[in-house]
Amino acid sequence: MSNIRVRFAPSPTGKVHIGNIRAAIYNWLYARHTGGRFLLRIEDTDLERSTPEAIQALLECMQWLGLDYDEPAFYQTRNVKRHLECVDRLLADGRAYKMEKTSRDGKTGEVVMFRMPKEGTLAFDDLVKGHLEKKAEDVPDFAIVRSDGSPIFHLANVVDDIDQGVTHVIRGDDHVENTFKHLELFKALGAPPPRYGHLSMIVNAQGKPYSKRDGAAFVGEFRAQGYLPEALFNYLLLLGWNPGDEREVLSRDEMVELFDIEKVHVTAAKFDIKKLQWMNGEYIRRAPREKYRAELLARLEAAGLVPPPGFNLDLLIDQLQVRTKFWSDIPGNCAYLFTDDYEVDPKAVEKRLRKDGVKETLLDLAGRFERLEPFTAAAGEAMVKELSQGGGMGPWVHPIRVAVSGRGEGIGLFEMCELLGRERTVYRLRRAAESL
RNA sequence: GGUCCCGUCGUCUAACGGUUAGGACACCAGGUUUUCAUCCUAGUAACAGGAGUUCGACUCUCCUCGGGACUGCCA
Repeated sequence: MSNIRVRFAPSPTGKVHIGNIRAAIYNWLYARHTGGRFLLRIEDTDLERSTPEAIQALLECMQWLGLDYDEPAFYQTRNVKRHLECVDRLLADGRAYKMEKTSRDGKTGEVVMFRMPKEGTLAFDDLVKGHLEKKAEDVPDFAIVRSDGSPIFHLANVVDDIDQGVTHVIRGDDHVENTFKHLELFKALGAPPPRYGHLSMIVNAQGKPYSKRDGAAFVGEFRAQGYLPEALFNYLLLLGWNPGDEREVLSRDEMVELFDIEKVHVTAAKFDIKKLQWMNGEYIRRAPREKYRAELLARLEAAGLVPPPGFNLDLLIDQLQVRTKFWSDIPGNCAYLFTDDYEVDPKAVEKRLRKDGVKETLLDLAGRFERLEPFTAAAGEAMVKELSQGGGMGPWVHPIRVAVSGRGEGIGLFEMCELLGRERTVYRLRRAAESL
């Protein structure tokens, strides 16, 4: 147990951006690695966007990724009184002053400004970027209270960090420059400053900040598309950090054990959806059978598909798990097993069925399947092997596949027939033959 | 414009100042397979450029070029 305290301080705007959640992941990992505490602060001062629904969405997002926090959530709006008390103190100490000012949108009023040093250097050692310094003259005074009396981000953020006892601030790169201001605020308020670590941004193929225009940018979208939280977590972690050896797929325990904020990269990382997809597949393939089974059943049920009594679920799992890229692919990839109302790929029909002799082949096969004993994958394969006489099973296998499943690819053909059952297999072979 | 930060395969990255510059994704070729996947094997592909320091530079220094962040009564 250490006395390290880190925090994730999002503004609940309804959707959680991947760049933002990566900051949460790094904070969480840092806390877990050091035996410190991971805190949540909801910066809900934007009253228009900070709805209860938005906060709920944020919490669900964190729960989905397994980002548990150690103290009740801290709401920024509940600390406004403290913010303003601190302003009074700064005013009394001469570190702040009131001033008439015109804002960008043309409003004029009296704001409270914080007084920055006018000479010397401002410096700090960033946990990821190293030593940073600036001439004091390059950092001007800045507003801390609006003309309507409400506290501004810089002030609220610092006061809340003091009140929450935050020792390490791990946040986005866009706050680097603010840090020189924040450090002065800590000093002026007589509080020990935290250490800071700034994370580079996640960028798109053009090197610009990754946004919704570049594809899925919010955690909820990845969830909806069937990504596993573990895969997204793992991928985001690797975007700017590595364990120091060649491992890439890491368990949560390994991540906690190996994570080191000082080894996080300074450079911006491009988001590579292909690698995330690969990683998602890895996680699905490595998933325990029971987990896969549960997800399979849930997905089928949600799609209105029900395995009949006696259905060999284990055989299906054997066949399907290794072919599943996304949870959401499951229903589409096996609907034909449970309903006669499934999608048919016209290209596959054209390629495999609309050929001379296929109709006769299918009718012949229907008869053979009708008599096949036992009706198993192994027996079916033996039967077709005999028909092909060592010349390749293609001419039989391809038409059967399209006839019984409506598609050109999928799980092993004979397993497919076994799962379908004799009745359905024979029926579909005949139905396909008649349609030709 | 100003201040600050950054620069290894297409992408994420590894490399005590001494390596044939390694791995992963993607791509490509082959093998396995009835298809699609999986799996196995092989391959293409990078130190932004230029000076300097050094016996020796991806690694240290400087310059150039390129990219980014910030420059609000947003956060």
